[in-house]
Amino acid sequence: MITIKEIAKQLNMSTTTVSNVIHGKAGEVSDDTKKKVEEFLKKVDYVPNISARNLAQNESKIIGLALKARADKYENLIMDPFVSVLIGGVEETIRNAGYFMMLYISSDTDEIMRHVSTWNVDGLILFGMLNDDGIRVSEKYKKPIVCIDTYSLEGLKHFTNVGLDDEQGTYDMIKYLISQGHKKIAFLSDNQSGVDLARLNGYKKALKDAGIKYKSSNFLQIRPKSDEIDESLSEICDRAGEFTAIFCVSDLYAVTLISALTDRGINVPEEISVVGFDDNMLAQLHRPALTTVHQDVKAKGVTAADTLLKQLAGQKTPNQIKLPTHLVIRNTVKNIL
Amino acid sequence: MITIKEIAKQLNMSTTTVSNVIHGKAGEVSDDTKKKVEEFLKKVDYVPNISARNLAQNESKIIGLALKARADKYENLIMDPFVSVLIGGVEETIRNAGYFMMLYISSDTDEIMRHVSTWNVDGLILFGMLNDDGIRVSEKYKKPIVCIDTYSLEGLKHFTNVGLDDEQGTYDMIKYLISQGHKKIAFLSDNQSGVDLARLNGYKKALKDAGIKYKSSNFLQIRPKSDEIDESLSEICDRAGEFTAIFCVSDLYAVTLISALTDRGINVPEEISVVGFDDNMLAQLHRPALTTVHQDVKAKGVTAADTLLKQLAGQKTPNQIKLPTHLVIRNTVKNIL
DNA sequence: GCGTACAACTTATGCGCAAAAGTAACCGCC
DNA sequence: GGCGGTTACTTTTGCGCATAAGTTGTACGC
Repeated sequence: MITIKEIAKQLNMSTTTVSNVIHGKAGEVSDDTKKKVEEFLKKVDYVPNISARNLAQNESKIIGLALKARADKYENLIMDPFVSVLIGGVEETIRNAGYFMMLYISSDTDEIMRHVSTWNVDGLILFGMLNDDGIRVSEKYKKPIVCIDTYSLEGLKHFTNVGLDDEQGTYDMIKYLISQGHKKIAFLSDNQSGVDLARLNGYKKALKDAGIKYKSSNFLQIRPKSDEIDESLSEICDRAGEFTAIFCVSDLYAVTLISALTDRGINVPEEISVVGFDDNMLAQLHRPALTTVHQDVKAKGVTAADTLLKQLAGQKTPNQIKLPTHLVIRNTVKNIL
Repeated sequence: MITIKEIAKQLNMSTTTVSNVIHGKAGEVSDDTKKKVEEFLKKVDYVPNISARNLAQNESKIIGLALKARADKYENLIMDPFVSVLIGGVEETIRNAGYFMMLYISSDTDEIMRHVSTWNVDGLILFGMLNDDGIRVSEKYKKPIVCIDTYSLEGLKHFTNVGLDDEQGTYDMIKYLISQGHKKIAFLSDNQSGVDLARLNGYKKALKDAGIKYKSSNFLQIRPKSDEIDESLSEICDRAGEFTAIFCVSDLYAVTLISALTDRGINVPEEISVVGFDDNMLAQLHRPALTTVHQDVKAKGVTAADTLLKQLAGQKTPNQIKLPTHLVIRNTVKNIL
């Protein structure tokens, strides 16, 4: 690893001159020496030592991507195929801007904070965090934070949120189900907060607009922990007769539900329609192919990264960004008109 | 961000004393001052500046995970659910050992090399690379490298390989198919090198041991690029009548194939049996549930990281590690005896 | 022909940390 | 009672880089 000092010595000039050429400080160095240095740099394949640069400049060029681990059937959020696409989007955007990504998977905000200050991370993207966690982090961390899919008015005071127009996406889907003759539509989720709440609101709004009354018993609760999932799935399947369609908050749940229904001899979509949300690989490859709400996960990652980069550059950004969704009609909804 | 210097000043002692306490250098500092310093450290929530430490010690505590991007139907290797599990395994192992992970997604080995020297990365895990790329990197990079699923005798001279016993896994599956009465078994893959070659060898061996002659026409080539996949899938489906079973080198291919067959009115497993390799989420959730060869992807990541950490600690490690697989019998194979 | 302005440099400093080298006090021991 | 050994420190140095401050030399205006 050749250093600026060594280069300066070999070229018989000062380190400052070399450094100036590297940073393209115009007018501070003659074209002649500039050329000489540039050629030499190329020849020896000079790469700056980032640790030294960080130390001198007090910036790291690192962006942290913190994923909160989640303990459920699939053990960990990272196992969701969704996640790797998002990571890819963030990484690509950040790399093109000359930044580096440090990935951090933990459910411990203190640990994340320690990591972040240790590395003097320039900006943070949080994903899969609860609101409280996000707020807790933002109180200690005085640099830009972008949260993905972390809702709440309280949170928005502390950080930028990048998410979907979940309410509209769900609204569109429920409206579609209604257009196919469905009136008894269940809503399946594992909680009633954050993203899921926004979707629930879209669901309620669509029902209301169609003159259908919302019944809280139509909220189907799935318990995703590995020791409870089969039981909760059974309970849901037992009640299948009450509905003509079930809206699931994710493709994963939709596909899991369809498998459970199929295993019990209940056919989709002949006996009951099931729709998902996400439009991931699962939805495409499943048979019957899943009718679902499409979201562009990569765009989510890219947008989050872009927003953060803008903030790092001192630009103003909206504190809430809602990406659009669209319906993907495939084969799990039956027209019962 | 409080520094050692500031702490020393406030405590009215030298920075070395503080540093010694931080590093637990026994005998170099009295219990009294040790206690005093430790309490103060806790009070002010001291976090070391890693850039400074790196600079002073010439080690970064960073392990790079380089994924080679791949342009096919799913655009990018990162989109495979497989990948995020692997990333999770690596990250967890590395973090527990006090290292940090830097993720790098690129198909440009030069870019990877620049990144790696910039950060003075202590060790490298390569995944999804071709042999030649791995060798190229290892020639420039003089620190430990562990490759995942990168086969070749040539490569093993340069780096450690962590993979599966692909040959045995495939052998077991083909043997199982034969035990179910199958004799006309196709092998579906997109290439004949690396991991796929090892699996092909297992396939050939199992046939041979059962007294079935290998025919090269039984090798079905899938072309995964988005503009060719449908065409190649069509060609394969057209030839479905020639076989009673198809072994696919991945669950993704298996599920994709089953969807294509189903769309053409060919039922699995009634008319043809299809098996995969990986046992990922797709295999579990698909209906009919996929009979496949299970691999522990997380273990792969963990093993790769562990091996690298051992090498960093100066320990010897085998230069090739083959993780076991096992059969998972589900519902895509028909007994035709 | 003197001051000024500017181009093209160099020297010196410090970022935060680790560690080598130095110091001072004290204890025991032949 | 001087000397080696130990304990508990402090001072100093340097990692590689960026930059503030300093130093030439020279062209130009009046």
